[in-house]
Amino acid sequence: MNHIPFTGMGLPGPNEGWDFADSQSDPLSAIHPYPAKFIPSIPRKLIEHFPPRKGLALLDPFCGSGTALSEAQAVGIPSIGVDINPIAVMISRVRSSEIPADALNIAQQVEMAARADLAPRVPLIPRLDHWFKPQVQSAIASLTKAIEVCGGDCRELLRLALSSIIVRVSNQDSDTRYAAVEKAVDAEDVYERFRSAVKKTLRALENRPVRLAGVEVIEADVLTIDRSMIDKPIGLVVTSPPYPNAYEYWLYHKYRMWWLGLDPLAVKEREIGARAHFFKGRNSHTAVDFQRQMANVLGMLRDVMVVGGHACFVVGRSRIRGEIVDNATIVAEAAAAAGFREVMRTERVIAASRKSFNLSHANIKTETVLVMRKQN
DNA sequence: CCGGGGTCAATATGGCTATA
DNA sequence: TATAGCCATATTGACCCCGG
Repeated sequence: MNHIPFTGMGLPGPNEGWDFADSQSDPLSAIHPYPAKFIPSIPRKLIEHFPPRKGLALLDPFCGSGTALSEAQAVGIPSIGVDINPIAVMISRVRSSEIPADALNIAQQVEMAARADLAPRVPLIPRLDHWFKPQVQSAIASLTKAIEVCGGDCRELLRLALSSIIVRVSNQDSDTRYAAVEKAVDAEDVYERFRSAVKKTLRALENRPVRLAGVEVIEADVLTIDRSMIDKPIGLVVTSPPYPNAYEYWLYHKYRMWWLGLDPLAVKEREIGARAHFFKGRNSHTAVDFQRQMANVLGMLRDVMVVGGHACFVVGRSRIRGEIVDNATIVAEAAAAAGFREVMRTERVIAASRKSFNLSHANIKTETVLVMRKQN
């Protein structure tokens, strides 16, 4: 694969300085747990080095919790995010929207209504008793019902606050470890954590930089999305596609979705890279499927982007049945086939900035920042 | 039919690391 | 010292096939 070194135009070359080892947590990203978040510094630096021309928008076709969208918003660039996961869409929308009027009071009323609900209807959710204590189930059910009927425009914010505490009040050990453990939580903890999640979210929203640009978030499958849904010309794409056979976003948010009345199994079916597709068997996915999916995505990006626009990807490697797959090369080749030229490819060290990685088995210590430019 | 053996996918848990 | 994480894989259980 050709590697064209970036030769800059007076700026310090973007080939260097992507590690951000000293990055600290950002309050806006902390409003809801989400796996594999961008460090905000990465989209920030990409926007800085490859700014879209005036009037053009930024697109993140795998927007997740919306980090890239917030960075665009903060510097006045309108943006569009797409994600198949309704939890991702909820987070992206709440973090980029106006603060709903009277949210704290409404949250208080919701809590009171929930406490007064003496016969909450607990929905039918698989393995519910295994993962939630009965009194916790009742409290969550009461809160969801009270949120459903609350007035004002803060329903999404309250749903986000409730969603953010689900794993903490469940028996699940941690967000990524699916083991049931004794955690000593009761209904009171549910209400307390809900209350503080609302406050934390409002505080984070209040402390945002002055908002200069609109953010539109679309819940859709990028593989089948109607091009006309992307209703602004796109001058810059900043995204991190899901890695095949790596993390499962649907699984991470499974009980959040059940509780909010959403369907995690439908999300699983369509999620790119979900490990369920990679089990051994006749229909199991391989790296070839990921190639096909990326070719599809790059075709869509070509259609919505302007000539000269940059498409930036942060991608790592993954392991499929023992084989290490270099996803960056797959994305770069798909982009080249769709009419993009490689402008930059550089490795960034992830060990220092991510506390989570356990890829020692594969000796994976870096991920790739890849920038492609749309040709005419 | 029915039950043993095989296949496959869903689920749960062990193990490890770096960070707070 | 406890916590939490773009994991790997053991365990479990649903399902199928086939011979009796």
